[in-house]
Amino acid sequence: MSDELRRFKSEIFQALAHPTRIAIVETLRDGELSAGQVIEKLGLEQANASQHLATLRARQVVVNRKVGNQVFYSIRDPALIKVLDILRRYFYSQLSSTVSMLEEASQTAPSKTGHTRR
Amino acid sequence: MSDELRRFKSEIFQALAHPTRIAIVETLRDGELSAGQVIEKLGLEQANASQHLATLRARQVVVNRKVGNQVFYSIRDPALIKVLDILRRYFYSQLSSTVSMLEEASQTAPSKTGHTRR
DNA sequence: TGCGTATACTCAAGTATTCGAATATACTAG
DNA sequence: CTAGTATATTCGAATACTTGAGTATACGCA
Repeated sequence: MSDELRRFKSEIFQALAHPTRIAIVETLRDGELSAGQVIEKLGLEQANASQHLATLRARQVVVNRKVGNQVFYSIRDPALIKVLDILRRYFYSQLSSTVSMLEEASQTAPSKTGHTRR
Repeated sequence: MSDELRRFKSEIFQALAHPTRIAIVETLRDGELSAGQVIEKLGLEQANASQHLATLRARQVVVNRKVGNQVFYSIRDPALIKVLDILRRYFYSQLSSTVSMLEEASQTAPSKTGHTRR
Protein backbone atom coordinates (compact mmCIF):
# COMPACT_ATOMS: atom_id res chain seq x y z
CA MET A 1 0.00 0.00 0.00
CA SER A 2 1.14 3.46 -0.87
CA ASP A 3 2.89 5.60 1.62
CA GLU A 4 0.67 8.41 0.43
CA LEU A 5 -2.40 6.59 1.67
CA ARG A 6 -0.78 5.88 4.98
CA ARG A 7 0.15 9.47 5.42
CA PHE A 8 -3.39 10.46 4.60
CA LYS A 9 -4.82 8.03 7.11
CA SER A 10 -2.44 9.17 9.79
CA GLU A 11 -3.59 12.73 9.19
CA ILE A 12 -7.19 11.72 9.75
CA PHE A 13 -6.22 9.95 12.93
CA GLN A 14 -4.22 12.91 14.01
CA ALA A 15 -7.18 15.16 13.38
CA LEU A 16 -9.10 13.06 15.89
CA ALA A 17 -6.20 12.55 18.26
CA HIS A 18 -7.38 15.09 20.78
CA PRO A 19 -10.27 14.78 23.21
CA THR A 20 -11.61 18.21 22.37
CA ARG A 21 -11.70 17.46 18.68
CA ILE A 22 -13.46 14.19 19.30
CA ALA A 23 -15.99 16.07 21.39
CA ILE A 24 -16.52 18.51 18.56
CA VAL A 25 -17.05 15.79 16.00
CA GLU A 26 -19.47 13.99 18.26
CA THR A 27 -21.34 17.20 18.91
CA LEU A 28 -21.73 17.57 15.15
CA ARG A 29 -22.93 14.04 14.84
CA ASP A 30 -26.60 14.94 14.64
CA GLY A 31 -26.25 17.84 12.25
CA GLU A 32 -24.50 21.09 11.70
CA LEU A 33 -23.91 23.65 14.41
CA SER A 34 -22.44 27.12 14.43
CA ALA A 35 -19.04 27.65 15.98
CA GLY A 36 -20.73 29.48 18.81
CA GLN A 37 -23.08 26.59 19.50
CA VAL A 38 -20.17 24.18 19.62
CA ILE A 39 -18.36 26.48 22.03
CA GLU A 40 -21.39 26.74 24.24
CA LYS A 41 -22.24 23.06 24.24
CA LEU A 42 -18.71 22.05 25.13
CA GLY A 43 -17.73 24.98 27.31
CA LEU A 44 -14.61 25.81 25.31
CA GLU A 45 -12.57 28.95 25.04
CA GLN A 46 -13.37 30.75 21.83
CA ALA A 47 -9.81 30.82 20.55
CA ASN A 48 -9.20 27.24 21.47
CA ALA A 49 -12.35 26.00 19.76
CA SER A 50 -11.49 27.98 16.69
CA GLN A 51 -8.07 26.39 16.52
CA HIS A 52 -9.42 22.89 16.88
CA LEU A 53 -12.01 23.64 14.24
CA ALA A 54 -9.23 24.85 11.99
CA THR A 55 -7.41 21.57 12.48
CA LEU A 56 -10.52 19.60 11.62
CA ARG A 57 -11.02 21.78 8.56
CA ALA A 58 -7.43 21.39 7.44
CA ARG A 59 -7.78 17.61 7.58
CA GLN A 60 -11.13 17.89 5.81
CA VAL A 61 -12.95 16.17 8.61
CA VAL A 62 -15.53 18.95 8.75
CA VAL A 63 -16.83 21.46 6.23
CA ASN A 64 -18.10 24.91 6.97
CA ARG A 65 -20.70 27.19 5.55
CA LYS A 66 -21.09 30.84 6.24
CA VAL A 67 -24.50 32.28 6.99
CA GLY A 68 -24.39 35.95 7.69
CA ASN A 69 -22.48 36.47 10.80
CA GLN A 70 -21.95 32.85 11.66
CA VAL A 71 -20.09 29.82 10.45
CA PHE A 72 -21.82 26.47 10.53
CA TYR A 73 -19.83 23.29 10.72
CA SER A 74 -20.76 19.77 9.80
CA ILE A 75 -19.03 16.46 9.40
CA ARG A 76 -17.91 15.98 5.87
CA ASP A 77 -18.32 12.24 5.54
CA PRO A 78 -20.56 9.98 7.62
CA ALA A 79 -17.89 7.29 7.37
CA LEU A 80 -16.19 9.09 10.21
CA ILE A 81 -19.24 8.67 12.39
CA LYS A 82 -19.09 4.99 11.65
CA VAL A 83 -15.47 4.98 12.77
CA LEU A 84 -16.42 6.61 16.04
CA ASP A 85 -19.19 4.07 16.55
CA ILE A 86 -16.82 1.19 16.00
CA LEU A 87 -14.48 2.70 18.51
CA ARG A 88 -17.26 3.09 21.02
CA ARG A 89 -17.86 -0.66 20.87
CA TYR A 90 -14.12 -1.18 20.87
CA PHE A 91 -13.88 0.92 24.00
CA TYR A 92 -16.28 -1.29 25.90
CA SER A 93 -14.52 -4.48 24.90
CA GLN A 94 -11.23 -2.89 25.89
CA LEU A 95 -12.75 -1.78 29.14
CA SER A 96 -14.03 -5.21 30.08
CA SER A 97 -10.73 -6.85 29.20
CA THR A 98 -8.96 -4.31 31.33
CA VAL A 99 -11.32 -4.97 34.18
CA SER A 100 -10.74 -8.72 33.98
CA MET A 101 -7.02 -8.11 33.92
CA LEU A 102 -7.25 -5.96 37.01
CA GLU A 103 -9.38 -8.55 38.74
CA GLU A 104 -6.91 -11.27 37.93
CA ALA A 105 -4.07 -9.12 39.12
CA SER A 106 -5.62 -8.22 42.45
CA GLN A 107 -6.56 -11.81 43.25
CA THR A 108 -8.86 -10.68 46.07
CA ALA A 109 -11.35 -10.88 43.22
CA PRO A 110 -14.20 -8.36 43.35
CA SER A 111 -15.91 -10.97 41.17
CA LYS A 112 -17.93 -9.57 38.31
CA THR A 113 -19.30 -6.05 38.53
CA GLY A 114 -17.20 -4.41 35.82
CA HIS A 115 -17.14 -0.71 35.00
CA THR A 116 -14.94 0.62 37.71
CA ARG A 117 -13.26 3.39 35.88
CA ARG A 118 -9.51 3.54 36.13
CA MET B 1 -20.55 11.40 26.83
CA SER B 2 -17.84 11.01 29.41
CA ASP B 3 -14.62 12.83 29.03
CA GLU B 4 -12.97 9.58 30.02
CA LEU B 5 -14.27 7.89 26.91
CA ARG B 6 -13.16 10.75 24.74
CA ARG B 7 -9.73 10.64 26.19
CA PHE B 8 -9.58 6.94 25.55
CA LYS B 9 -10.67 7.36 21.95
CA SER B 10 -8.18 10.10 21.37
CA GLU B 11 -5.47 7.79 22.64
CA ILE B 12 -6.43 5.17 20.11
CA PHE B 13 -6.40 7.74 17.37
CA GLN B 14 -3.09 9.00 18.55
CA ALA B 15 -1.72 5.49 18.52
CA LEU B 16 -2.54 5.41 14.81
CA ALA B 17 -1.58 9.00 14.12
CA HIS B 18 1.74 8.15 12.53
CA PRO B 19 2.35 6.63 9.11
CA THR B 20 4.83 4.12 10.46
CA ARG B 21 2.40 2.84 13.05
CA ILE B 22 -0.32 2.52 10.46
CA ALA B 23 2.09 0.57 8.32
CA ILE B 24 2.82 -1.72 11.25
CA VAL B 25 -0.84 -2.34 11.96
CA GLU B 26 -1.52 -3.03 8.32
CA THR B 27 1.41 -5.39 8.15
CA LEU B 28 -0.10 -7.28 11.06
CA ARG B 29 -3.44 -7.39 9.37
CA ASP B 30 -3.06 -10.94 8.13
CA GLY B 31 -1.68 -12.42 11.30
CA GLU B 32 1.03 -12.09 13.84
CA LEU B 33 4.63 -11.30 12.98
CA SER B 34 7.79 -11.04 15.01
CA ALA B 35 9.29 -7.64 15.61
CA GLY B 36 12.11 -8.60 13.28
CA GLN B 37 9.72 -9.51 10.50
CA VAL B 38 7.95 -6.19 10.87
CA ILE B 39 11.27 -4.39 10.71
CA GLU B 40 12.30 -6.26 7.62
CA LYS B 41 8.99 -5.90 5.79
CA LEU B 42 8.87 -2.16 6.38
CA GLY B 43 12.56 -1.36 6.28
CA LEU B 44 12.61 0.34 9.66
CA GLU B 45 15.41 1.07 12.08
CA GLN B 46 15.36 -1.37 14.95
CA ALA B 47 15.12 1.23 17.68
CA ASN B 48 12.48 3.18 15.86
CA ALA B 49 10.33 0.14 15.23
CA SER B 50 10.63 -0.89 18.83
CA GLN B 51 9.44 2.47 20.00
CA HIS B 52 6.48 2.53 17.68
CA LEU B 53 5.62 -0.98 18.81
CA ALA B 54 5.85 0.23 22.38
CA THR B 55 3.39 3.00 21.58
CA LEU B 56 0.98 0.55 20.02
CA ARG B 57 1.36 -1.72 23.02
CA ALA B 58 0.80 1.11 25.48
CA ARG B 59 -2.46 2.00 23.74
CA GLN B 60 -3.37 -1.70 23.64
CA VAL B 61 -3.67 -1.67 19.89
CA VAL B 62 -1.43 -4.72 19.60
CA VAL B 63 -0.61 -7.55 21.93
CA ASN B 64 2.64 -9.43 22.08
CA ARG B 65 3.69 -12.94 22.84
CA LYS B 66 7.19 -14.14 23.54
CA VAL B 67 8.49 -17.27 21.88
CA GLY B 68 12.05 -18.00 22.86
CA ASN B 69 14.17 -15.31 21.48
CA GLN B 70 11.50 -13.43 19.64
CA VAL B 71 8.43 -11.34 20.31
CA PHE B 72 5.40 -11.80 18.11
CA TYR B 73 2.90 -9.04 17.67
CA SER B 74 -0.70 -9.14 16.60
CA ILE B 75 -3.63 -6.77 16.45
CA ARG B 76 -5.67 -6.98 19.59
CA ASP B 77 -9.09 -6.30 18.17
CA PRO B 78 -10.21 -6.78 14.55
CA ALA B 79 -12.45 -3.74 14.97
CA LEU B 80 -9.36 -1.69 14.25
CA ILE B 81 -8.92 -3.38 10.91
CA LYS B 82 -12.47 -2.44 10.13
CA VAL B 83 -11.64 1.15 10.98
CA LEU B 84 -8.71 1.12 8.59
CA ASP B 85 -10.90 -0.35 5.86
CA ILE B 86 -13.47 2.37 6.33
CA LEU B 87 -10.74 4.93 6.03
CA ARG B 88 -9.47 3.37 2.85
CA ARG B 89 -12.86 3.92 1.25
CA TYR B 90 -12.99 7.34 2.85
CA PHE B 91 -9.65 8.14 1.30
CA TYR B 92 -10.89 7.46 -2.18
CA SER B 93 -14.02 9.55 -1.75
CA GLN B 94 -11.90 12.33 -0.30
CA LEU B 95 -9.52 12.00 -3.16
CA SER B 96 -12.18 12.37 -5.82
CA SER B 97 -13.74 15.35 -4.07
CA THR B 98 -10.38 16.98 -3.85
CA VAL B 99 -9.76 16.38 -7.51
CA SER B 100 -13.09 17.97 -8.45
CA MET B 101 -12.33 20.90 -6.23
CA LEU B 102 -8.99 21.42 -7.88
CA GLU B 103 -10.54 21.19 -11.30
CA GLU B 104 -13.15 23.77 -10.39
CA ALA B 105 -10.56 26.07 -8.92
CA SER B 106 -8.31 25.96 -11.95
CA GLN B 107 -11.01 27.38 -14.22
CA THR B 108 -10.92 31.08 -14.76
CA ALA B 109 -13.36 32.37 -12.16
CA PRO B 110 -13.86 31.00 -8.67
CA SER B 111 -16.70 33.57 -8.47
CA LYS B 112 -19.28 32.24 -6.08
CA THR B 113 -18.19 29.36 -3.89
CA GLY B 114 -18.08 30.99 -0.43
CA HIS B 115 -14.94 29.06 0.53
CA THR B 116 -12.41 31.84 0.50
CA ARG B 117 -9.19 30.15 1.36
CA ARG B 118 -7.01 31.83 3.88
C1' DT C 1 30.18 -19.69 31.72
C1' DG C 2 30.44 -16.75 27.53
C1' DC C 3 28.89 -15.40 22.87
C1' DG C 4 25.46 -14.13 19.44
C1' DT C 5 20.89 -12.76 18.29
C1' DA C 6 16.36 -10.43 19.12
C1' DT C 7 14.23 -6.89 21.22
C1' DA C 8 13.64 -3.09 24.56
C1' DC C 9 15.04 1.09 27.00
C1' DT C 10 17.46 5.75 27.80
C1' DC C 11 18.94 10.05 26.39
C1' DA C 12 19.22 14.38 23.94
C1' DA C 13 18.26 17.19 19.99
C1' DG C 14 14.95 18.55 16.77
C1' DT C 15 10.26 19.23 15.66
C1' DA C 16 5.33 19.70 16.30
C1' DT C 17 1.02 20.63 19.30
C1' DT C 18 -1.45 22.95 22.69
C1' DC C 19 -2.96 26.78 25.25
C1' DG C 20 -4.49 31.53 26.54
C1' DA C 21 -4.06 36.27 25.52
C1' DA C 22 -4.24 39.65 22.37
C1' DT C 23 -5.51 41.08 18.00
C1' DA C 24 -7.66 40.87 13.47
C1' DT C 25 -11.34 40.13 10.19
C1' DA C 26 -16.19 39.72 8.55
C1' DC C 27 -20.69 40.68 8.97
C1' DT C 28 -25.06 43.27 10.66
C1' DA C 29 -27.62 46.98 12.42
C1' DG C 30 -28.33 51.66 12.99
C1' DC D 1 -19.38 55.45 9.11
C1' DT D 2 -19.67 53.38 14.00
C1' DA D 3 -20.53 49.92 17.21
C1' DG D 4 -21.37 45.25 18.35
C1' DT D 5 -21.27 40.34 17.57
C1' DA D 6 -19.14 36.02 15.64
C1' DT D 7 -15.24 33.84 14.32
C1' DA D 8 -10.29 33.49 12.97
C1' DT D 9 -5.34 34.32 13.35
C1' DT D 10 -0.92 35.34 15.57
C1' DC D 11 2.34 34.93 19.25
C1' DG D 12 5.15 32.82 22.79
C1' DA D 13 5.66 29.54 26.46
C1' DA D 14 4.77 24.93 27.91
C1' DT D 15 4.35 20.36 26.69
C1' DA D 16 4.56 16.21 23.83
C1' DC D 17 6.37 13.38 19.91
C1' DT D 18 10.00 11.52 16.89
C1' DT D 19 14.45 10.15 15.88
C1' DG D 20 19.07 7.87 16.04
C1' DA D 21 22.79 6.50 18.88
C1' DG D 22 24.08 4.01 22.46
C1' DT D 23 23.15 0.68 25.89
C1' DA D 24 20.60 -2.88 28.36
C1' DT D 25 18.03 -7.15 28.89
C1' DA D 26 16.54 -11.80 27.68
C1' DC D 27 17.07 -15.99 25.45
C1' DG D 28 19.50 -20.02 23.14
C1' DC D 29 23.48 -22.51 22.29
C1' DA D 30 27.96 -24.39 23.08
